[in-house]
Amino acid sequence: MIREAHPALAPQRREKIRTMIRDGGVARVEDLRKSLKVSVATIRRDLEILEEEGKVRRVHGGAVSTESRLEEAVFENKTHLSAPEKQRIAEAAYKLIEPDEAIYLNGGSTTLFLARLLRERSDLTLVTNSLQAAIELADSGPRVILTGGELRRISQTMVGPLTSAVLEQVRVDKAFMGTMGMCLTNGLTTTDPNEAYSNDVVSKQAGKVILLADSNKAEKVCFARFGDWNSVDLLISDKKLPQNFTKLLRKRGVKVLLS
Amino acid sequence: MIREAHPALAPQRREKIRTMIRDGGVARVEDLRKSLKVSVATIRRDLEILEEEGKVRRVHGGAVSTESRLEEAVFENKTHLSAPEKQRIAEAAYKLIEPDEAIYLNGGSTTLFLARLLRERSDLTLVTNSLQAAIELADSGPRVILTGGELRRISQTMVGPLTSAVLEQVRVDKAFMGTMGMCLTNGLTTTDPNEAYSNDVVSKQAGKVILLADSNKAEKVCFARFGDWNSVDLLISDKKLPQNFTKLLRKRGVKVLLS
DNA sequence: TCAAAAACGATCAAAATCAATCGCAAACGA
DNA sequence: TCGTTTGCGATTGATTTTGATCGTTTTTGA
Repeated sequence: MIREAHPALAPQRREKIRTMIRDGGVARVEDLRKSLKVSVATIRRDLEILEEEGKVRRVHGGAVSTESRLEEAVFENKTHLSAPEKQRIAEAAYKLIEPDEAIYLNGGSTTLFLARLLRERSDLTLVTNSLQAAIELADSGPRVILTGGELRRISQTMVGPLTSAVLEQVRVDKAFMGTMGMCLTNGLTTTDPNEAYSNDVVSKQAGKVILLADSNKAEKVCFARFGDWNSVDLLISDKKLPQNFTKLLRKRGVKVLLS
Repeated sequence: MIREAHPALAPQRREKIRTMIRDGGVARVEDLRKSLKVSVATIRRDLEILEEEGKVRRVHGGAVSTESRLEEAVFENKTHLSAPEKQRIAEAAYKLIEPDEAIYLNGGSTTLFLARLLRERSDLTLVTNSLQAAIELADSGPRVILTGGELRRISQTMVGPLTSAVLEQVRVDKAFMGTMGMCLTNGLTTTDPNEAYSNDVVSKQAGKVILLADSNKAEKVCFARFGDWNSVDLLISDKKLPQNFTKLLRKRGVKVLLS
């Protein structure tokens, strides 16, 4: 076996793979093999590692960047996942909205269901960082105020420090927040720190924080933490939520509504 | 069976199908097969997947878009008015954009044409108050930063005092501004004071202000005034612009480019 | 209404890709 | 120096993707 004179160290190689995939949005195993001059087995092993680290997503024939559009938006993908539960959760949330209120919706598929229910409610004021929700209500419905900020493609939301510039100037009666993970010990988490930051700011500006999360989210933990259970006034979930989870939450002073 | 030397990865191919269908509104299986150089079976399988994901709707012979309905409906009327002129103006504007720049686009159909040209330019940073532009670039292209603010339904833009919260924290190299009316004596005007306010703020934050306006806008006056000719560095218009108008503008120090 | 043409879905085989396993060589620590 | 660990390449059988074929369904036009 003839090895390259100065083979790149494994981490270097993996870093190169990562940037190649990020820049191109996609790379095939064969191309990576040729440009890095190693065997396909090595490329595959590297991709496996990178995937575990969440830096790329493997597909048949290569890998795609987790930041590119090719990585199907988690969000769009999951819209259909347990859609009936999400619909019911949204309907339960809708009933809590009183006339002329100002409310906030963050990104996520559950809150999008709620947004759809607001089409006839021209009495409300809606603040949101969700591009999809804004599109949904672009023609009719509540007065819509967008938070602004950097567009995060995967979730189609506006996130980051710039959002707080707008958020600090408004106040909402109720904030309906979707989340990626909710865990009794680790609190509320989502995948992106910027997303978490925006959620955090809202939690502080809202009269009441109402968490919308189907039972799949229970005990899930993601990367970036936001808020905690103390800041949540009410959780709306579905009947599949583990009884124990409900019980412990109530003990901690969080109301729980199962739709 | 002879396979393509470097076939695109499946997600790439599906993404291409998706955008083709979104842009054209519809696509036939046969057309997709020809432009992607795969068999109809593959196209059908892809369409099946895309349909499950809710991105297209299959019909006999091909598929239609589920995503572009709003875009078309709201903007169709205005967009098609002197569309060729607007397209050329946008292309002329595009040529002025240099690598890695930060640019601003306000609402309006001309700027929307420009936004469409930016899909491949991931080097840029785009700041905009146009919901349509954001939708156009929601999947790929520049880094997108939305100004936030109240959504004005008629124009599908974010306007009002809240926009300045974000705008004051960013700075753009070039601001490409559409306008409703431009008049030598009354300056630049638009229909809504809030819209005008946002335009005003941007004009002050931008390195260069480049006005995009087809000749129909000449000597039109609307209700709300913003900026004035002194703040405009360049006007891009079409050849139907009255010669006198051009001449007087140049005399006042505004460069004029007729595409 | 009927028949031809087009499009479709199901099925199968070829090709590409993948995962698992082995052995080799260099690096490492005692 | 010797045994161990680590990273890599090669091989092989399994899996996935793709293209072709064929019978069925839908559309179209007389």
